[in-house]
Amino acid sequence: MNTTLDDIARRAGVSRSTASRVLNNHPHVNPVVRERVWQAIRETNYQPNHPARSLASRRSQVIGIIIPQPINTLFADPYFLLLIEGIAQVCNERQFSIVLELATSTAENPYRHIGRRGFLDGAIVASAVEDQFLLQWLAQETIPVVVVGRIMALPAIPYVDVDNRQGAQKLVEHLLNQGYQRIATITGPMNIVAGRDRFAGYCDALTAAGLPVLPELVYEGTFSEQSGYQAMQVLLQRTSLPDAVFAASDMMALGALKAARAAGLRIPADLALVGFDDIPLATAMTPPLTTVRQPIGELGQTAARLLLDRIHSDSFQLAVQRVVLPTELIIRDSCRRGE
Amino acid sequence: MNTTLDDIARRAGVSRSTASRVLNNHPHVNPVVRERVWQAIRETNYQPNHPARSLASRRSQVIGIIIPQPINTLFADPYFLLLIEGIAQVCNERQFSIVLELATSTAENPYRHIGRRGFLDGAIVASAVEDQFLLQWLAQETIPVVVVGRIMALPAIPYVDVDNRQGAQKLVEHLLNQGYQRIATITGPMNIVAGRDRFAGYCDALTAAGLPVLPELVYEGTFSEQSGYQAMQVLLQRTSLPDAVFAASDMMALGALKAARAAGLRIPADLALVGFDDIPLATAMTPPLTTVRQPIGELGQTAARLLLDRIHSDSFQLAVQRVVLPTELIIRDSCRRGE
DNA sequence: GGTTTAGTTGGAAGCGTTCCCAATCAGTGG
DNA sequence: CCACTGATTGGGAACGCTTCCAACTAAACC
Repeated sequence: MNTTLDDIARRAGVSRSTASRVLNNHPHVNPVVRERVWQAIRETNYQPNHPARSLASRRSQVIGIIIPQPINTLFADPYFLLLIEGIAQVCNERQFSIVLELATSTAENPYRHIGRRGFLDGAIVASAVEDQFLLQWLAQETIPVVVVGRIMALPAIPYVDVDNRQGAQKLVEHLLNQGYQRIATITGPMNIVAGRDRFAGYCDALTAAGLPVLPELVYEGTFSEQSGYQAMQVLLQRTSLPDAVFAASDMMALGALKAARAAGLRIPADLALVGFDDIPLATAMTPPLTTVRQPIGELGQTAARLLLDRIHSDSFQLAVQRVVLPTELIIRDSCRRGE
Repeated sequence: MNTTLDDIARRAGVSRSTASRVLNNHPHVNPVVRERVWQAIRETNYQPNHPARSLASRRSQVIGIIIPQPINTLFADPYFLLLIEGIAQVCNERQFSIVLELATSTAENPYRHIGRRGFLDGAIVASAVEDQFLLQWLAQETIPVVVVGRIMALPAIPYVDVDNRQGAQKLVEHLLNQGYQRIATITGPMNIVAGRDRFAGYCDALTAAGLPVLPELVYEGTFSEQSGYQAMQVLLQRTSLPDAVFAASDMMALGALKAARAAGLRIPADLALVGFDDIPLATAMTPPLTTVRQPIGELGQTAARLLLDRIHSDSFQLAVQRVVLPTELIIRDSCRRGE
């Protein structure tokens, strides 16, 4: 019932081989014949059969995007969507399709679909969560992989990352320049590189200014709004109050803002507050949030390009590539002195 | 190099047919043999070849999610992500993979990948944008499709939708009960059913209260923050001011809020403002936004179930199913009288 | 005019599964 | 003891394409 390449060949009066050559834009086909085949294709509205194609050619023109954490926690923020869009732009240009591999909360082994041999030509791991399943899969996988964010345990894997450390450092330096002295931080999870790096940047800035990193001013969060709320509550109960708080994600900054408000503090009059990510919500908050912008779309595009090049060059001999993109400090009202 | 089913069969001392039967859980296999085959599979860490499988069986265990609008406009809100998560939950349970079909701004024909024959067992259209390409594709496609939101032009396609009309009606009724008289609305795009339905609900509520629908209180937006800003500017320049504004999306409500602020109005003291969607940002706004919550995750789950059932029953004879999920009115401070 | 060369074509062997069909085997009832 | 049933197994033909290889053609060279 479905037209096959044989039908096309018959209709155009050529062999299947020639029809295939036309379809795949191979050279060495008589222009007249080529046009005849194209006409047959148009007339029949022929579409090549994908499984047959990938079975025969051993490539699928499909890449996977692996999002290795249950969405609920981080999903409220548009990070992944923007990342995916960046990837999709490049994939659309190069005729690749995208398979989404979400670790939903209900899945016992989230990377099941990826196991399908011959299904994917490559994969992008969308965030550097270092869980067991994932590491194991990455270590034994045979298709090219690019990670967004670094995975320390696997130095041999190419990655694209944002300069979290420098971004955080610039941000805290800005606070110091504004005259803040006791700067607290609500960190991201320490099992994620981004969490560690942003904390490192915080330390860098303090150290460079000759200030100590005080444990009582540090609290580990999970990047979620809720954990920001909680963290702020804890920080406010400690012996002496901070005059500024650096939350390692905008969502945590939002939670922190609510907690501070609930405790009767005014931002920024009583307490400065800054975040990281520059999600759209950052402009919507009152006061608008000072934060660090990541080039998320660009991150996705770069990851996709790296991956597709790797697939195309179809060799693992390529040097492991690493790209670190710069961040941008976005100054708004939430750390304005004396307002 | 890669283990094949033949290797498994040889290793277990059976024929390929039997190995295949074990793999696919067919009945009529001796339990002893079955265990022997499983053992071979475990030992070799065998994974079936996906293209070969779908070529032979004529099904792929893959569905597509089509997002038919460039992301930039709406992407700042987590709607799609939550929808996708709902779909993914059901797909994970039933061992289906998800292919994402994003209409990026750079793609001339966004539905190219979908054309691959045999690649998808079915598709979910994630929003009822009625553009030409999509309608054409839907009309001629041979795989089962479910639409999230209705497409009026194609009554034969099953859909899952949210009761936008009733939701908007309840919301506007609430405003009326609060004593607001001149209620303006910033509508969604009128080429989207959700836009039309929310406007219809607005009209329903006014009409039921014996009030006219005044053209000077209606302005068409695009669901985006920017268009909300613009719309509010226009509304505020008209002869007599509204005492309440119903924006058909939370993002537009945010834009409207900023415009109203810029014009020196206080919300809700001078002007009540309500939205639609209940995105996380709604709670983060000052004041928190009264809005209508859609069960987005449930929407996705239902769409996926409908689709997979349709695929499984592998017939188009099934009655076209339609599901309309209720919304929930979320009352917050942005329409509190006299504050 | 014969030989080389490059461009063009067809034939056929896979690619790794599924699944129909026939064959075998054990158990049952007459 | 034999035909009969049903559970179990193997053989082999698809599934629709890519791609290697060999063959053929026509132009170009000596």
